[in-house]
Amino acid sequence: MGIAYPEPVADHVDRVVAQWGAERPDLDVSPMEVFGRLKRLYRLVDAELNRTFAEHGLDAASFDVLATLKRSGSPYRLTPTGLMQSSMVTSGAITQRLDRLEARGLVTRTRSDQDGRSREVALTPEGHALIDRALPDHLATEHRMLAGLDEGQRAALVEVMRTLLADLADSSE
Amino acid sequence: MGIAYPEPVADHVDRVVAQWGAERPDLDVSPMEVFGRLKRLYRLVDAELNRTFAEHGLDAASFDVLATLKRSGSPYRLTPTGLMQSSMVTSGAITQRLDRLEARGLVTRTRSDQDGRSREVALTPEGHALIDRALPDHLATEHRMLAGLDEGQRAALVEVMRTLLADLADSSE
DNA sequence: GCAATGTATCTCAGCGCTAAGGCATCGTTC
DNA sequence: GAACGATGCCTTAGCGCTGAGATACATTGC
Repeated sequence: MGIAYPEPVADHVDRVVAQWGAERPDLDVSPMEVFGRLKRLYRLVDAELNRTFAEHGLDAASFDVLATLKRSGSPYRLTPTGLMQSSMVTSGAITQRLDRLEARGLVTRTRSDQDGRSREVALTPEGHALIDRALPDHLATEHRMLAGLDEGQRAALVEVMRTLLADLADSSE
Repeated sequence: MGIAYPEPVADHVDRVVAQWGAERPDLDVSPMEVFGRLKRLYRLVDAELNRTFAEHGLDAASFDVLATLKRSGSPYRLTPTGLMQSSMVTSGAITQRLDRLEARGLVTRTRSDQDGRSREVALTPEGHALIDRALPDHLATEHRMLAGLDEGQRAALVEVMRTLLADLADSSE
């Protein structure tokens, strides 16, 4: 630390913590300073990102699949299991996401040659075109949301979240 | 900042960013360092908190309502609109949450004397007992998840999230 | 060669939420 | 005091996800 930031304005979480302090002064509710803000931040960010996705006829789930295929690089093919591990959702959710994307002609599903149980999910030309259009807008939205942070704040945020993720065994996959 | 943290282990988000760097070196994907981790952190935390809630026969939505009523202090009464504003969900969601809690005898809903449109939601003795049992366990889970952070990291995390929330107009409610 | 176990994907009922709209009541204006 | 927009809550169709389980194929050990 060592840097004195301006006196912060009381936010929703400050009020929650103050209420608990009055009602249950015996409890240490300080972790709520972290988790309360994490939850609200996630919800606000999620809503904002969804606005950009919607402009391209997408939602977060569809964007997630298309972007995962795109960034995997040539030949832009992954298995449903690979997509599942990247997305932190269940296999049933991936099946349904792929059903929707396949119906729109954005991905194809073919049987794997090497393993009859497995499928290969690939971006179609339409899928490529859509993610190429949506990605720059998505990044612009993300840049805009971070505009109020200086480089030090942003780096600090990333490093603390990295530590927390490692603690919570995110590294196990 | 000025504090040199240990060399970080590459996590999922590092791999995502590296993939984009190879596939689309023309784009600045650095905001994903923040938002990718925010999303994964939220999901991992949410799953962990839900385990504690489940031990008490609750889920996050029910806990949220009971805790909001509890921390509001005596007489432990709020309107559905008050609960809605605190929770960042729609009025329909609050109605359904209250339906479930009322059916379990954890809250009551009565008509307001002052305003015939409004209802007063109150904790029953069973509701009080349940939130009093669940809250210490919930806080213990939250403390445990933060155990890997030192005081400076924790304070930095809180202050940066506070700034971001203010930017995203969280202060507007 | 075959049984037993493991793996990859899909199926489906059920859940909680949203979005849109309905209904009753309130507050204001004339 | 009647009309009318605003407010508070509820209703409902539809959505995406989970959890449990089914199915098909692969691998292992004998």
